[in-house]
Amino acid sequence: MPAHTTPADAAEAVERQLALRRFLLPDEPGPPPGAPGTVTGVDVAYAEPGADGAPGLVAAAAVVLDAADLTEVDRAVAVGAAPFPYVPGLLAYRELPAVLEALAALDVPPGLVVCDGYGVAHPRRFGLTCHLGVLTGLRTIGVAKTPFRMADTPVGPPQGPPGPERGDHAPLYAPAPGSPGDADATPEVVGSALRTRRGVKPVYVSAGHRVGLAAARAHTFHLTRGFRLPETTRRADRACRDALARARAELPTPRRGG
DNA sequence: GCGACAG
DNA sequence: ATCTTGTCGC
Repeated sequence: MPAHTTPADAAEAVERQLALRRFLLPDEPGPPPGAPGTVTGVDVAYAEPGADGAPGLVAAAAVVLDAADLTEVDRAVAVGAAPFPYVPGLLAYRELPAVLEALAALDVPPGLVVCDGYGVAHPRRFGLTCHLGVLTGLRTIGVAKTPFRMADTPVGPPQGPPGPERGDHAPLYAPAPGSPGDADATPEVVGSALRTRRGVKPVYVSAGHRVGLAAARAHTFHLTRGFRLPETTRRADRACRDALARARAELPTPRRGG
């Protein structure tokens, strides 16, 4: 049984985010990048509802790597009907049920969880990365592939993109909470645009549960050796796509009249 | 009122 | 996210 249920609508989903975020824990010293332990990537793949009546599906994967050498230690997947529509800012309700199921099926402790999406760089400072952390108690960081309107809008000092070299990064600002439209409010840094490969588009890193921005960035840097995205994310992405493909193969097109 | 908007 | 052809580079 899931420790939570799906909200009836967007308004209820937002209320729940505001209630849950009180439990978000701040940065704490954890194993540094590469230290003995595990690091887990989670990701989700979708199948649109078929015009023939096939249900919308969501497939999640959790892939555990040895934090020291990034070799795979364990993995699990979960497939189910999409429980919530895609609404920017409310992704957690669409993706987390399946992710929680996959994480629960692992045989080893996940360690640090690397999410595909945002953490505190979110309209209400509670992206799916924070949500997952609060629900599970695990340390989480968010690494997104594209900018989020609320996250990268330079509200304060003009802010350009990060430098061209691997490791270069630039702050992601968000309006200070509680003062919408207040030009005097000091924008706060909610994440980093991090260049993980020379001359390649940056990724967007933000803190989740029990991990600060600096540590989130350090871990992301460590996990991106030869590619733009963390090895955890790449593995999880492949795994959930495969799981989705297998699920579709077993659920043929429904036949009329039976 | 319209646009923008993680995955 | 997913749908898709061709193309550039190691």
